[in-house]
Amino acid sequence: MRDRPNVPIKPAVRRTTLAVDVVVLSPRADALAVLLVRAPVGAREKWTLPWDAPQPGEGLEDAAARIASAALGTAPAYFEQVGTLSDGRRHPGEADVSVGIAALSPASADAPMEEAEWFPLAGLPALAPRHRTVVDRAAAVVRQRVDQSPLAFRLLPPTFTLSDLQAVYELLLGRRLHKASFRRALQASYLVEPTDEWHSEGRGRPAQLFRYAPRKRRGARRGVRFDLFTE
Amino acid sequence: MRDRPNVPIKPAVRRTTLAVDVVVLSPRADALAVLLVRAPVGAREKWTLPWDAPQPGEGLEDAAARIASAALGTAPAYFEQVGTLSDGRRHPGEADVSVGIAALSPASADAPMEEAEWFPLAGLPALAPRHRTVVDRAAAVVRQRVDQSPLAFRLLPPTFTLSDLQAVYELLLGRRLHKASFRRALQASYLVEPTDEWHSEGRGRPAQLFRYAPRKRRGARRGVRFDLFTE
DNA sequence: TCAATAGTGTCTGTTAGACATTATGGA
DNA sequence: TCCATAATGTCTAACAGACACTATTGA
Repeated sequence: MRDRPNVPIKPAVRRTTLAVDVVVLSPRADALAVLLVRAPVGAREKWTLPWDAPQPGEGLEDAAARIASAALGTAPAYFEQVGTLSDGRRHPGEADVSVGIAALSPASADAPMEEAEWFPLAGLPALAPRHRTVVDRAAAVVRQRVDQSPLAFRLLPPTFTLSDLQAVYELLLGRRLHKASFRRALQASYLVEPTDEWHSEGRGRPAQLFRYAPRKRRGARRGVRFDLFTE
Repeated sequence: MRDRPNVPIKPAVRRTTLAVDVVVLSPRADALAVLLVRAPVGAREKWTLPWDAPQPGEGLEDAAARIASAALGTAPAYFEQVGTLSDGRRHPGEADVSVGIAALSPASADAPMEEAEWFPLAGLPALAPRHRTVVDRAAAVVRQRVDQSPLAFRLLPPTFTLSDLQAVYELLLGRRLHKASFRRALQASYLVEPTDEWHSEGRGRPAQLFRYAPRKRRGARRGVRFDLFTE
């Protein structure tokens, strides 16, 4: 241990305004979609992310669940922070710090409330700059985590076909996957188990339904993956 | 587009107090270490994470740089948010929302200021519960990102031996790596380039020094890696 | 029967990990 | 010389991706 100072650090807290911005993501019409709500921005109404300030005593994830539920009609299955922004208040009544939270909602979830609507990620209307940033970060975080965390299962109903699962992975990763390799890797992962049910969707052979049921498994491969670096 | 509601959502902002907690990480004595400072906690002095409220107009990362510099004497090379906590104010003068930020400082950085000290992650003194959480999250985030982002190079001086680099990876991953495989993967990644210098450290053959110099490279492998799931 | 989708077996090129070997310094 | 560390070559088992094939439904 070293000498103690005689000028201890004693920071002072400062008042600020806080908002929680929620990016509810769900696969809709073969694209990853974001839930937006109609809300007044200045004098007019525009589409914006659902947001609100946390209530006293309410945690950030609790606030996100409440905010998402108000737009979706039901609570999403999964929440994850995607970053806190402090770009300063631009207009009176706006917050100067906002916590961005991504939420995942299965494709089977009910239609949104009347004042809300799904928009594909690639075709969003104009958003406030901060909301645009939060959406981009949410998409990036979800895409980055998809093969390190079982996120994909939060975008599917409790039972699903392996083709459904692969389609979600392809949505999140933004590229096609090889069917046989995908199933081999999935088999080795012990993440799903088959059910007794089959799903028939018009033409073609019916597909067996699976459920998410992670189990113990042998040690994963160990190598360092430099090749995932993006920069 | 659907019917517009006649009860638009208009959330109200609310005043809150904000803190930035900084976890400066650096490899020290063959372990990943955290920088702590002496600061008053209630009536006594304890070791705590460096923290402060952001100043008016100051961004969160700017605040983290200022806070870390005050304890370290120099600014860390890299910052990354690890989560925002809102577990409620427990004592007067404490913040009720805190943004946790991890900072990486190379092993070669100068000794910390007098009121600060490095502690190995495994041997930290008792911290406030919120600070303990932030430290754990910082360690988890850094360990998770190490093979998706060139974090390891932020923990090394500008030039380093491949054994140094491997040691940092082993610290972050918490396991030993195979030397030949490590170098093969590194070679294929085009992340480093050799310099003309060699480093001799007592016994043994001198090692060539390398520097971080990422370049273009062929497409990365494409498979889905279910086996990295932790849950 | 054809079309469409589900699901599987086999081959091959690539690579992680193991092992062995050489290289080069200090004691 | 011995020891310690650096650096590299070779072998093998495992695996990703490609391809081909069978299976099962509706039209």
